[in-house]
Amino acid sequence: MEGGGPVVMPSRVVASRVPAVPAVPAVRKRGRPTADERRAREAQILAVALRVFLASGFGGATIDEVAAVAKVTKRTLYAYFGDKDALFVAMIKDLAVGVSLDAATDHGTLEALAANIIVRVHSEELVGLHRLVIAESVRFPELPRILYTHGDARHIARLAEHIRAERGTEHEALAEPLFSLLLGERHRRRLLGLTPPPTPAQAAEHAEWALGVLGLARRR
Amino acid sequence: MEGGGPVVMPSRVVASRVPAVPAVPAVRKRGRPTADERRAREAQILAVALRVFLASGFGGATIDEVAAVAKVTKRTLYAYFGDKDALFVAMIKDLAVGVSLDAATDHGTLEALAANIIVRVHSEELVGLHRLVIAESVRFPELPRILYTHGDARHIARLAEHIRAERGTEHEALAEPLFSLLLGERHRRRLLGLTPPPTPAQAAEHAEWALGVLGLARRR
DNA sequence: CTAGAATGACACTACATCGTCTCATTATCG
DNA sequence: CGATAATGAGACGATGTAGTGTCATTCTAG
Repeated sequence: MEGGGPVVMPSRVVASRVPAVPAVPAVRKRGRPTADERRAREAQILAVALRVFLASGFGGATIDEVAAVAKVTKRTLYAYFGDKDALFVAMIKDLAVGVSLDAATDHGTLEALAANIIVRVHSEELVGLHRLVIAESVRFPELPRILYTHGDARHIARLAEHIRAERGTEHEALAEPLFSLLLGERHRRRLLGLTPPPTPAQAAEHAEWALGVLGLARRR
Repeated sequence: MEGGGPVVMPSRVVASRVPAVPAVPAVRKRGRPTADERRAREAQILAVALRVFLASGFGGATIDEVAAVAKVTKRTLYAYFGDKDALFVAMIKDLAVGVSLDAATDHGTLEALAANIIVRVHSEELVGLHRLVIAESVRFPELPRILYTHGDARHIARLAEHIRAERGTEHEALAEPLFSLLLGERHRRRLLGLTPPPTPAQAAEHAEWALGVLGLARRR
């Protein structure tokens, strides 16, 4: 547990929903920008790139579209990120870090954590990210590890912490199978686009069930 | 070597990253083929397409490479399958059916079946197929359902049959969570290319463990 | 206030690749 | 034994897109 993690600039506005990016000031002015403007523009490009890549995949997405939606010219985009590959990698890394930060903000019982994890891993954002990384794992072999380290691994670690604190050290090893049970077939179907994400109520119910199956139900 | 005639540099050397093309009878003869030859050629194209698509993904794979490796001309390939999309869909469907047939040939105890399933779902072929379908699920929305129906769904159904026959009807509902536990985090990591497939011994051991966790160990 | 950094606008090059077309050739089928 | 279907060979057109060059313009930095 790297307790004091690196200070990450919260420049990225977590695009909770994909539909639109109206939160962008659409400032298309010329001339040399201030340092703040530059950071904002970079974050904006990354957010738009996420949307476009999620919608069309790496191959289907075009730089022109990213530039157009982000309200910058290709010239600027290339000045910031070099090329399409670098933009893609930067976008994935940025998002993975954001996911990691999100995951670090939970508190509560093991039951609540479990339900929370179920909801999170089924979210449009994480599922889409997973699909993208799987699809391009041949071209970008470093991305799967980044995603896993910041995603599943953190979830499992947090489950382990709670199990140890609330159920005893001897059950800590159940964190990983618990995670598998929490996701279950539903998540596999979700990755394939066959099932919608569960409601919070469904997630809570499933979490209770999974904890019961593994002998981790409250009060023992 | 190329002393006399005009040295024509091949505009692009087909980068066959495709591993070991199966002994393809390089019989590249002209003329009208017999019905058997036609069927064989079609199967050959599908087999080659699988390897090429697995190696490069849908976007990365080129028709030229498929045609070259399959030892047919693009002309023939298009005559058989119409276009790249149709070839891709035909290839996936063909493979899914094959997978389904494989899954129908198991017999033995629940323990053996479980271990067998673990090995199978971690195989290069199925993992690659999964990646392809996930990657192109936006472009080809019908493929995920085909894959799931012929893959996971059959595995779960077979587990349910064995549970009912060997453990009693009351435990049949555990087939799905059992499947999730059998795959576990290892399969998620495998999909991301982070872990090699398990050995048969590891699979058997993990199967025993999973059955035990769910109270499905032999002789309850 | 000045220098020059950064950008918009956008034409333009380079290149890959899908899918078609032409022609000669071969073998099957009626 | 023709008529013709099917193929090999490979050029070719059409299309899309990554990435660059150029020039004027705007505005920060110092």
